[in-house]
Amino acid sequence: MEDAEQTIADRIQARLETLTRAERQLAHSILENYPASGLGPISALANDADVSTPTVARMVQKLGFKGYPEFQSELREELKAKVKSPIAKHDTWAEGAPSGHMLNRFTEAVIDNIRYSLGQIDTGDFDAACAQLADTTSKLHIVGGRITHTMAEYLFLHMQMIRPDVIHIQSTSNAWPHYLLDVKEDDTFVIFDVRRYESNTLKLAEMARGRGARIILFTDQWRSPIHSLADICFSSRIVVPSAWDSAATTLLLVETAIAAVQDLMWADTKERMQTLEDMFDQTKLFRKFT
Amino acid sequence: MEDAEQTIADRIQARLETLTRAERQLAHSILENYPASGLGPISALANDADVSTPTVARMVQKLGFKGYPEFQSELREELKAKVKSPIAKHDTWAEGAPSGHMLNRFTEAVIDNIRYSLGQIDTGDFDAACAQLADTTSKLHIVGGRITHTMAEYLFLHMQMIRPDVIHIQSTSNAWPHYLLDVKEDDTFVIFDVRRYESNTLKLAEMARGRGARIILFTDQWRSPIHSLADICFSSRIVVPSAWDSAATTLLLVETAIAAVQDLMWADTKERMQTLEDMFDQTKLFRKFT
DNA sequence: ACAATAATGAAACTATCCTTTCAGTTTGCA
DNA sequence: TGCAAACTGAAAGGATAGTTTCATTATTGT
Repeated sequence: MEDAEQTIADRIQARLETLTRAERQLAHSILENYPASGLGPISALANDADVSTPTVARMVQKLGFKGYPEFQSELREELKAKVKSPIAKHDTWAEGAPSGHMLNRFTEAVIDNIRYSLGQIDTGDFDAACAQLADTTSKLHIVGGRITHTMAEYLFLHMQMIRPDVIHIQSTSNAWPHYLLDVKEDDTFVIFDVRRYESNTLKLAEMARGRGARIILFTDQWRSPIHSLADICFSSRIVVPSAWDSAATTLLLVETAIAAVQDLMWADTKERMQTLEDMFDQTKLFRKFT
Repeated sequence: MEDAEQTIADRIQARLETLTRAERQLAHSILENYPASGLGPISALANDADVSTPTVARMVQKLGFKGYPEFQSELREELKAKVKSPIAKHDTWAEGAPSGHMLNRFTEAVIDNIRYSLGQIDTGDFDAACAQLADTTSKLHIVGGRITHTMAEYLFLHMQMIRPDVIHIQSTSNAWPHYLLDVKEDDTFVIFDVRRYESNTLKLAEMARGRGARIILFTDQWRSPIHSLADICFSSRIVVPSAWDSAATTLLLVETAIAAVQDLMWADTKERMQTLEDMFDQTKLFRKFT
């Protein structure tokens, strides 16, 4: 290796800006399974990245190699060196940052939270919750707290695409009675309540319960007092090296639920999505490509 | 990979006794720089071991591979699997659920996204972005799109607690000019824009840039067109087994940034937090305990 | 010590891979 | 809007790598 301390991955990273679309696509594919992907035949790599082989050949030349074989050769050298070095420590997430860097500490904590929380989860509950979310015979109300209303809204935005009769109850508690007026027996409430449990939210839960609604609760490891009112309760560990809590695990659960519900309802949703697309087209909200 | 958990190295070790002289020589050479040596051309390997290429070809077949290419292919698979850090290589996250359950598939994908995105990140950029977010000599504007405005708001809610002069620009584009009126040179914009890139958001970025603002962009792996206007750009991988994209990695970055900024400003923030607590007490928004 | 068997590598052959050219397409700019 | 430059992939060519054959050498048993 002529270049002192720079890995090929670094070189690719560095030149990412100067690359063309297909090349960038390829670059990502290389970095995806680095370095294994780069050690196979050029055509396999091209295939994985959905580009043509000439693109690969050109890019490696752009990166300063004489040809693909030379590129591979240096990759192998790099691999040799890496394996030899005392610890091939991949226990750090943001490579190039000390393991004490906030990025690594925080990510570590979040992964830990995810592992722990997922380990705790009752899959039966989860499936039941998804089924309930997919039940269009009754309305679906979604509500969050001071911070968690962002999660609530995230769920709302997606549910709204998937099914009809989804209501997002905004956090201004003055308006709650109006919302509750229309609640029927067996309506579903999804409630987010994590620590600094809000008395307002508890009130709402009680009222909803009083009107016969079923409650799905997303809370933290200590569980909001609402859990005694809830039919199904998901608790996520939320502690991270920060003055605040992490919503990452909660979001993961929410997104997973969205995916699961979407799977359950694909037949009904498909058409709904198409209609949505058409409307987007008409409003020209999005750019056509990339 | 037919054999469940056995690495190729193991297979070679196991059959070491049954090999002939030249083959044993070769085997040692392979294990010497495993797996790099086996990933090069057959002739290079033969040379290193001081045997002939047919010897290599024969031994590989003896080991049960159809030919040298197949041998290499499996070596690469092995490498791929190895690189995935032990932490992340969790077969099932939600124990008690089949690995094909949405919970496991989704989580797997998210962890993968996190690993990949974090691996991409330039720590220097990250630190610079945090420093900029902590810079109270200028205003901080936060803006998101149709879905991402939830992320924007999440960031806003926390930043608002940490520092003064934080503005959340709501997505209704009619009001943008009003917001932009007050933008000064060197104000900071945090913009969220993931695929289905919105033309509105691009417009806003252009206008902000035109007024001399610095832009920090959170986008996806394909990068919003805004990236060419941005000073700092964070791209997260967002693909999951769902009809929609995952914001989990983006949220992780946002939360980490919040924690880092909070660290940078602890002295100033402390007091601010206390004031906030006092006000919460007065409004009795929260329940006193758990 | 001799013959039979196995092992090994040189060389030829075949298959695959890498590169380059070229034409169609997109993109950027005036 | 039209033109020029750049990007991209299909296809062909040239190069390299992998396999097989076969003659030579080492090994083992008698």
